[in-house]
Amino acid sequence: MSSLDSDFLLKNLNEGQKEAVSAPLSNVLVIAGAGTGKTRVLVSRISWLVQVENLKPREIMAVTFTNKAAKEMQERIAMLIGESNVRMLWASTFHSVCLRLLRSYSRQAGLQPGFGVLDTDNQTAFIKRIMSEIDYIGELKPSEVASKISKFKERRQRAADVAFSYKEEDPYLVKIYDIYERECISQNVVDFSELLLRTVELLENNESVRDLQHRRFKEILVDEFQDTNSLQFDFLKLLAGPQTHIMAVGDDDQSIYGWRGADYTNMSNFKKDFAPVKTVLLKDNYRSTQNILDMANTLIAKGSERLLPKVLEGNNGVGSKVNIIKCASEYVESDFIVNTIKLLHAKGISYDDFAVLYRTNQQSLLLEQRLSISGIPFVIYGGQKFFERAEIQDALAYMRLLLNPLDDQALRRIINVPPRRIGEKVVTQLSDIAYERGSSLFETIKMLIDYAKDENVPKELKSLAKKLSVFYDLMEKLKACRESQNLPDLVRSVIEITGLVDYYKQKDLKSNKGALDNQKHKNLEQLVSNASVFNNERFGEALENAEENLDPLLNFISNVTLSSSTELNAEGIEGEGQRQALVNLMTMHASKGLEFKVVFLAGFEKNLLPSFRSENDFREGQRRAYDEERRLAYVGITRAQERLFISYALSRTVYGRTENTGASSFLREIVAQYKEQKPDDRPYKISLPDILGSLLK
DNA sequence: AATCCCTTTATTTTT
DNA sequence: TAAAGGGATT
Repeated sequence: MSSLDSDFLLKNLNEGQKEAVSAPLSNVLVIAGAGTGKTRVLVSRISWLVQVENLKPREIMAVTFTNKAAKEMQERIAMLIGESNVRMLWASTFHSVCLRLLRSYSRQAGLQPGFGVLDTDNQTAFIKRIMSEIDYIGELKPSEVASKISKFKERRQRAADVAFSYKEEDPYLVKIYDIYERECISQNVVDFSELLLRTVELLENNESVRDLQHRRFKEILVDEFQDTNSLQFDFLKLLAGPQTHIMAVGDDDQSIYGWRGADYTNMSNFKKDFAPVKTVLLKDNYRSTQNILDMANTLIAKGSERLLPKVLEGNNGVGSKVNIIKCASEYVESDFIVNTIKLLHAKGISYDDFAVLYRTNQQSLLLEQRLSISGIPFVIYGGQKFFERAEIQDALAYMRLLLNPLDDQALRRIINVPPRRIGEKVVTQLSDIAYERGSSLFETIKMLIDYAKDENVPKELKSLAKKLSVFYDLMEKLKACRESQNLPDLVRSVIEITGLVDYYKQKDLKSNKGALDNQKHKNLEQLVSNASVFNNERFGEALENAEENLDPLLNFISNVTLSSSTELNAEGIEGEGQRQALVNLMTMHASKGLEFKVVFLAGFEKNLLPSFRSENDFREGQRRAYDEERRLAYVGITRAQERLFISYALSRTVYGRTENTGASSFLREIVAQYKEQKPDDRPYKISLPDILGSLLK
């Protein structure tokens, strides 16, 4: 049986892929170039571990960076080892893994059960409040403070550590961090970085928890390893026991999130810290034509600091030449793109097969307009996320408060939404009392109401308590619902009993004057459907005393907070009907991991790609930012399967100012590289947009 | 509580 | 340019 399985699993894999999939149990680093079948290797490897190496699915952990990737992996593995097996396997993001560990060992980790998770918006709002409370007058914006705090946490520095070591001009930063840290603990909430840091500390300080994981997880697979930060790297080091092996899969050439803390040198660190490591290189590309790959290879070859220079080799023939289009302005460029889509669509290419990729979101505006005028259906990825909408956040805040009465942040958000005459003054009074007593806002409300029952209480307090009791009674009602209702009903109760739906219906009526699109109250309804679709099927065998199994609401909220991303965005709104074919618009960042038959790279020009900000970045003597822009361009190019159009404009209006631009230095480099060759031997053709018709023949 | 008007500011954003 | 946030006004 075993040999049959192994034949089956290795069938249709190339040598490198086979080597990775069937590698003996050990630490393995797979350097997988763009389009070389990375996911396929991961999925086959997991099946191999189960079917050939006879590991139990519960002994395997597969870590990805996005929920989408985790979901895709689960689905593909299910096809190989069956649905019931996949359920025992942990395949999820770093953050979800940490959340599950923390939920199971919340006490040991210094948290109370039911602790909440702050997403970036909530975190920023939190910090903003702290900054205004201490009358901060410095130059930092709340979001900047938030990212600095994240940076500290990534370096495993607590506020107390920073206080000693950190000597920046802004002495308030440490103070804000300190207050933030303490308030997070008293409100029983953690932010995204905290999920990681606390788990690392838990594993480090708690031998029995650590040993338990060491014995459990035999094989850990990590996707997109070039995107790990140092905290995630530490986490892996702690999670892996003496008997555990790690397979890290990544591509240093596609590292484009350095600015967010990702450190692709973790790939070489991995070789050192997890030695001995078997290294496998995948460079057979199954996605693009050779012309496209030649362009990509030429571009990336000039990058400095590559860990392992590699040349992608194609399997799809030479293909059409890459078209480089020189446009007079961004208007000409967008017309060119629209016209070309029209033309190719008329030749039978589905709208789905087109992608327009750009460096900045701003660039999508003009494209949107032109596509709309031409009646070409399109979808923009990465707009406002479903779960980030204000009305959704309001509904979620009610649920967060229900789960965690200590969450002052949630309470502040919704105590007067919809308006119930609890204005700023009342909240200030309330929070002053809460502060004196050192208790949470919600506790304080309860206390005040009880206290005000006494006849001899001053009038002022009585009226305060009366106002607050409206809110308190509401929460009590919701509490009762939580006990008697299932999840979707509860969510419905939350949006209806609180008056949120009616409130937003009114708003919609006012602002849209009867128009049907973008109705906020509909989004709230959507949240109810989301809750019913969320059928409590968590993948991966649960840990003992895992609350997530007992409390669907907690489960739902956690899940939602850790997946406030695009896939739910698109799925959430469309609903049932069959999906219309749409042209895809997105940033090059958002395109990583995707592929399209026809790709347009718009604005491949000076100041835009590489971004003007990266030009002067010489930190640590390296051109870090500049190199990353090069990799970003490489990611863009390698998205294309059959046809690639790279366009640039000679002038572009940015921030209301029309600037002369021109071809990107990356484009000049590539062209210079092929100068000596005959035009026919070059992988590209340079042309103007107006002679397009002849190009496409 | 909603509206208006002014100022500010402007890459990328997996969780 | 244009969008978003803050502050003052109704």
